[in-house]
Amino acid sequence: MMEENPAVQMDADSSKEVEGGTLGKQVVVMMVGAPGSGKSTFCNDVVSGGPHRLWHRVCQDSIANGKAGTKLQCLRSALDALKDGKSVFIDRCNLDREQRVEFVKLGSPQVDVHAVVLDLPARVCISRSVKRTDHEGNLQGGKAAAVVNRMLQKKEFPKLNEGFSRITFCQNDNDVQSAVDTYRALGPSESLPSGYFGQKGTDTKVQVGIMKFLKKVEAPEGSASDGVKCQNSTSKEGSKEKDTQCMETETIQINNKKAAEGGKRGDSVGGGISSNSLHTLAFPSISTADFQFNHEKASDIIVESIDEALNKFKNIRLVMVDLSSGSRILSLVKDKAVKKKLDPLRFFTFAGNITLINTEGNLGCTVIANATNWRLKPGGGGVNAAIFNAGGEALKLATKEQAGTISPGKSLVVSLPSTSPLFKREGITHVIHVLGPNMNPERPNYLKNDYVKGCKILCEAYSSLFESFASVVHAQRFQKESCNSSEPGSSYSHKDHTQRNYFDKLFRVDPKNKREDCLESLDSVRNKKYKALPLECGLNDGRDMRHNDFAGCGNHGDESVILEHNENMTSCSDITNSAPQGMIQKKNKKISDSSKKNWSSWAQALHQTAMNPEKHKDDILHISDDVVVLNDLYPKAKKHILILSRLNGLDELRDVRKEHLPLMRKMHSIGLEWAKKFIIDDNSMVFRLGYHSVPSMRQLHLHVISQEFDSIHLKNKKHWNSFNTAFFRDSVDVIKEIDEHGMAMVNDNENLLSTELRCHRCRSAHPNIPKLKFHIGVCKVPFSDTLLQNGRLVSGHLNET
DNA sequence: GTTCTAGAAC
DNA sequence: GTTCTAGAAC
Repeated sequence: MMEENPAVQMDADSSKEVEGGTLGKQVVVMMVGAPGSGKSTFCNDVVSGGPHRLWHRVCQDSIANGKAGTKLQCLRSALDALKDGKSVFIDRCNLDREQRVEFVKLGSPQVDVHAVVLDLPARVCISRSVKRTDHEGNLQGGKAAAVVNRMLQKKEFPKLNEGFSRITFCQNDNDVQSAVDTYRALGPSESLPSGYFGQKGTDTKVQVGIMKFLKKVEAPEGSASDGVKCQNSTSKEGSKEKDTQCMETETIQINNKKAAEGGKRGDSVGGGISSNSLHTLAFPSISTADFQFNHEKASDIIVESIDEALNKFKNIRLVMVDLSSGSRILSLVKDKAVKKKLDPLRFFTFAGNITLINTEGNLGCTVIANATNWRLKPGGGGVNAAIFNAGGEALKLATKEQAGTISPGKSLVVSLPSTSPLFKREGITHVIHVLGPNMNPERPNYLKNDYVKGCKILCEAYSSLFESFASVVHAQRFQKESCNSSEPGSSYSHKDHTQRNYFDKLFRVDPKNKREDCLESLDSVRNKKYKALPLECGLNDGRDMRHNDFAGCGNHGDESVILEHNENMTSCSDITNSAPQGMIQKKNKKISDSSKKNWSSWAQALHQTAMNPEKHKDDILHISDDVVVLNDLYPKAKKHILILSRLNGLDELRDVRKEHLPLMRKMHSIGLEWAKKFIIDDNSMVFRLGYHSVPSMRQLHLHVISQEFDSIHLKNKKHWNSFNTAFFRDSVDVIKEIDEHGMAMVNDNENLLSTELRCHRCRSAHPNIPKLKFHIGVCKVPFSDTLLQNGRLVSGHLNET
């Protein structure tokens, strides 16, 4: 006979209030948390919250007639309660796997085992423990701090592969309240969806940000894959233990399958997942509809590609969507995924409308893929028409801005404007267009039944799609971390979150400005701090003319200096008539500046080289009468050379006038030749040619720099921003401006060099240089259209005219 | 431009 | 305690 304890009594009271009805699946909820984290309060709050379900709280601290008992007593008590049809809270610390393992075994086909992790800051737990005077376990007063600290050092977060079907992480009071509400509302015939919910903190002492990048600390997603590992077990653990784990994993997968199926019915599958752990991509089958690709072959490729992607990117979940549940390709993929033992937590199929993926499917998805046509145009029926239609004019325009066409096997990420109905209704932030191989003779690029080529292209298409998705996720996670890290206790909804990412991207908010700024309007952000930043939103390359500075007039002190310098130029007022607004502003601002810069001794090195190249022959790649070509002493990329003018007195961009146009063109053409040479050696290289608005070294020099920015010399914000903000003036633009206005704009606002670090491809913001460098090493998002236009970028695949 | 380093941030 | 930034010195 089990011991009487207050918890049981409490159940008896609450059970009286339970209304009749068939009992559904029971649940064992294992509380995980340090003393003082609020486990007992949590249980009591749920139990006292309503008549929805019969609960029994097992509290080890009071199980023996109000005193602390043993684990065995707790197990017995829990078993008895389950036999009585009750659900059970295991109210003990359960901080490591060993403490939990016996309780997990309480699970069965009729009993789900959940964990609720109260991962509150240690200081909060200690403070509560120290203050309380009535703790059941007598852990209070001064000794509490030492105990809590010791326990937290050993803590080990629960994972699904321990046998839990659902794990909820709570990091603050809001999370706790939300979890309490969830369990309070859980009716006797209802089940909660499986998976990880809420955000897991770190259970190590390492810096989370860095470790996430190094993939050494995986958030829950890592644990999800543990289940797969278990099936192919190479575990060093004993065989008995191994068997148990595998069996339990299987149970979880069954549970999750049910959860996934539940999604089709509109249950909240993945609602929690979307909030923080797994990022979901919904995608249609590519090429199997209008492009008539063989379904058998396609399904093999799809399953292979998914397997590869899930192994490569640990934090993603993929959902293949087709309108009809009778879809042949969906069935084929579903069967093959099972055979391939793809983790059902991370891949499943969904029969429904991809444009209603969240409102109908409730999949918590922020990115969808579109099987598009080569013109990236709406129409053609099928999923392409449906997605373009649902995305509205905003999607069409955003796509058009990115590219005019797309090649088979490639994908294109489009950031969805907030005006798009897909964004507003579904919370979709990105659409990834993909073009697959075409086997339909009536459509362009018909492959004439060449399945060798077709399969290759289809593989490439899926691979490109999943890579692009991973890049988007990566960018979003950084933005999320930026916002989260500024206010650890904060929590916000999925919708807030996606909007925040979007706004952050849109408004280029400095991570330093913290959360509240993330949602400020464009005007207020701009007026407050970034008055001088370029206005262009989204994929900004800092080219917006409205805030650029046309510094030529003021730089030399007054107008007479300019007139003396450039006889072709009539006057500054003439320039202002045709120059953009920003140019005029700068002219006025700079008019009182000192006339000539004093260059430090170290800043004279290039000047010396230009004047006496023969003395520096070892460092020089090429010498002519006009220019010297040399490697940058501290290259900021794999290839970084300087085309140095030899004209004495021409120190920097703001000195350049119309008379220098032939020289500027020559420098550009020599730079281009060198870039092409490098590209012949390495076809993957992309180059950009341009000038620093305000160079550190005297003597006009053109940078020719490869765009992977892989260099140990790229060390700080100034280095990055000098090549990746409007501070960097593309040679093609400079030449055009000189041709049209007689001088080139310089963007010498010092904010440009200290502005937030953003990826030059996807525009994601990064908190520091190491993180940015990691990101740019993996980001595969195509360069923005602005960069791709007018030959600003030079590569083996582009025209550099 | 880089190096060095104090101190902020994590 | 370690990582990272930013300012001073050169």
